[in-house]
Amino acid sequence: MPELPEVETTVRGIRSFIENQIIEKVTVRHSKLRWPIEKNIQMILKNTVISSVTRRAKYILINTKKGTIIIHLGMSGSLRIVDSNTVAEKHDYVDIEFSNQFILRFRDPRRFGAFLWTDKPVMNHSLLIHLGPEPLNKQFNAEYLTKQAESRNVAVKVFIMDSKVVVGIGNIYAAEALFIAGINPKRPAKNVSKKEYAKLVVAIKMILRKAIKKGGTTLKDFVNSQGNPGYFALHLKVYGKSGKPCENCNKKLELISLGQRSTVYCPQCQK
DNA sequence: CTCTACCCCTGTCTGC
DNA sequence: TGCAGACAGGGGTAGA
Repeated sequence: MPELPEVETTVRGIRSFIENQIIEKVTVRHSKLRWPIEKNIQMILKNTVISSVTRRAKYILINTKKGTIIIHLGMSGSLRIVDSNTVAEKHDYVDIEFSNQFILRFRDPRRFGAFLWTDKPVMNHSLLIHLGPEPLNKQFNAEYLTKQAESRNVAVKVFIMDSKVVVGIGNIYAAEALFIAGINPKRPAKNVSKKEYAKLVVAIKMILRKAIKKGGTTLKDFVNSQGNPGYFALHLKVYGKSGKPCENCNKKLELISLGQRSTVYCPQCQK
């Protein structure tokens, strides 16, 4: 499941291969993703130059003069740079072939991802316009979170996973950050103090930076990369470890469900 | 506005 | 060992 660090790693990995390159050919092998892929995408993109590759939340934005390709990796998607000899496999749904002979290949076995086109200012797109701040920006801080939480009764974990509040905090990092900050994920968001939010903000930024740094170590081999180690390279303290002893206090980690998402926490350390 | 339930899909895991 | 069924998971959306 690509989380923000994996998406950022992907952006950094593909950027140098495709920026300023001309699209020669687009192949769509399966257009039914989260939303259908634009039917004329081949025609629209042919001979178009990539001006930049950026990211907003977990959306990868491939910008051109004519418009922007918006890609979301969903939970099983990946984007890789391959050469023209690399045979497409079962779930490789889109290829963008460039004049430098490299191919940007989109794979998404579970098809929760998206591959969209817009010719309007991309930040006004309905998927992006209501998004909250990036977690690594300065505007994401304790004051902001406390203010946002004022009228919110939802569990604090659900709250920080709400993309209108802050983007890019997936299930894994939400659980990990709450553990590090010592906050019980079930608590109503409005009852968490500013002091506690300050701790949470630090934890979120720390864990995301750390994960991006780890992801970055694979950049050099991105062309041949067979997958994304991403958070697998991180030492996870609670996610996927229910029933195991807490590494702080040895008490059994508990598994609960919040907002239809599995949530692991330590009932002793997280108050 | 806030919140919950549901849906899209398939690889992996569990139980028989 | 094989098969069926349960489950996970991002995030948009309908409806309460």
